[in-house]
Amino acid sequence: MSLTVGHVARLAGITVRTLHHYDEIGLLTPGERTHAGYRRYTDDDLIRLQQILLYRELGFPLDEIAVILDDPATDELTQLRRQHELLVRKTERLREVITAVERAIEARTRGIALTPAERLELFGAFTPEDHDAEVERRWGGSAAYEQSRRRVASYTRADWLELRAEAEAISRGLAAACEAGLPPDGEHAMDLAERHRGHISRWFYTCTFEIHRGLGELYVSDPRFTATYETLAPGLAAFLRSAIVANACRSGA
Amino acid sequence: MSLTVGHVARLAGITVRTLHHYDEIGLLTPGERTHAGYRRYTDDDLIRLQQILLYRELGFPLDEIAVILDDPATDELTQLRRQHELLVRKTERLREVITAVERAIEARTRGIALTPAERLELFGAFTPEDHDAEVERRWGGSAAYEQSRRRVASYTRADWLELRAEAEAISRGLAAACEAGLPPDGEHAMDLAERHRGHISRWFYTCTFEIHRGLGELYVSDPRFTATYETLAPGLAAFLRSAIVANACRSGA
DNA sequence: GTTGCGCCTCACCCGGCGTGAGGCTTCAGA
DNA sequence: TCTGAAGCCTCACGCCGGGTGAGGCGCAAC
Repeated sequence: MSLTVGHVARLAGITVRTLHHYDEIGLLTPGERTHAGYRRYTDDDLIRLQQILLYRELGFPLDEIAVILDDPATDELTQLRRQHELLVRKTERLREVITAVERAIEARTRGIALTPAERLELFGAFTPEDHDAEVERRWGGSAAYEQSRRRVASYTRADWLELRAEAEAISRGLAAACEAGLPPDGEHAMDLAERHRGHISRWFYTCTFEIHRGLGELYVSDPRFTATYETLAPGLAAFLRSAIVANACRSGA
Repeated sequence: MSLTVGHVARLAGITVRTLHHYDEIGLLTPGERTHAGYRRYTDDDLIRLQQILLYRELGFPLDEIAVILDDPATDELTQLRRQHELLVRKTERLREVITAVERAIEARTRGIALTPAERLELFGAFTPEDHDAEVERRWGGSAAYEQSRRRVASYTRADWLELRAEAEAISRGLAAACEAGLPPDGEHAMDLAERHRGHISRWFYTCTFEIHRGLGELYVSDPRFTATYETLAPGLAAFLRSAIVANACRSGA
């Protein structure tokens, strides 16, 4: 039940030449040859080929793949586990690139230009440490959330009306500033951002500058929030985020 | 404000030689040279470089990248969209490979052996139809969010305006029904809830009745959402939740 | 003014195949 | 039984995307 080069090549989606090459460099030597010299690949060869192709897809050079596969200390299951981990890491890296592109698109559609250097950094460099920070920011705020729930539960209708009026005033101010083309890091926008922060602190939970910045990120990254702001004025979500950042910087945070 | 080769190389995480190479083959010619012959890269050059690196990461040969980037019919935004789509496809492919490896691991740990040919097919060939269903089941929770991000990333300003108009119409209808004292489980309210669900499905992600009910809960439990609705009409958050529940029941879900 | 670093242009080299050339095997069909 | 088309074999050269010097100039600082 052994297969010829052509069969294997079609099965694996590679060329015959590639199999020849792997044979030449000793990476994958077919288990048998016919008396006429034809290569015949056994089941074990196919397994090895699959491993090779996976590591290749992951970017390993062929000689390293040979070392990895010929390590007598690791069996097939270990290989699979290692491959799995590498694959997962690769998807994570890809996700980073995707979000970078998404940000670039968002920035573009809303007319905010990143500096070219910023974009290169976004894409090229690795920033492993900001990842943890982001997760923290995202799920670490559960205390604030609890606080918020408790307070909100006791609000009367009058409270809601007051809250609503205040929120609307701030939103209107922001929308107006945004549509007027004011800079998000200008005095006025920063003041509005600070009012926004105060509003949250007063009505919901203690909103530190850090939490506030997290909210800003959320407004542009989570479409449900983005939509809320974009319906008030196009580009408002990003405008608000920038204003929040500028305001936090101004306060030395 | 132009940069030298060394600076650019460090920024982008590539070597000087690579930049020389790109200059040689005409893929990226620095905007200026000093009188001594030093390359000086402008902001535009950096933007182009970022695009180049993205396409390179996606596996395009350099000459094709040149063709893509020099196509006068496509602007930067179009490029970004195309890159985005390619990246998404690549992650999808990667995910397939991961599940294939996972299956191989499962089979191994349970002592069931796939035939080598099966494994090669799993890895190499395409199996599109079982893909969707299984991925759904597996990553179901975040799938909606992913979908949403993907779609939102490609929205134009006009899209946002349309979305906004639609959302406002629904909100106004809900607020009016609420203030008029209509029952949230009445025909009218249920119809509005259904329009709400359709709105989300159309613009963000496929919103099943179950997901919709989850959103309803969110609107009354998360103050950030509650506030949004309460500002439209007092009691609206709870009204909407009830309407959503009633609508889901009506549909037999 | 010289020291050190960064830049320049050749020019050769390497990995991972693609792409013939020239010749043998295999197998289906006439 | 013969024949032609695939498919296989072994050289052997070529291409892409750079790596890696060699040999020399430019420039800023001490």
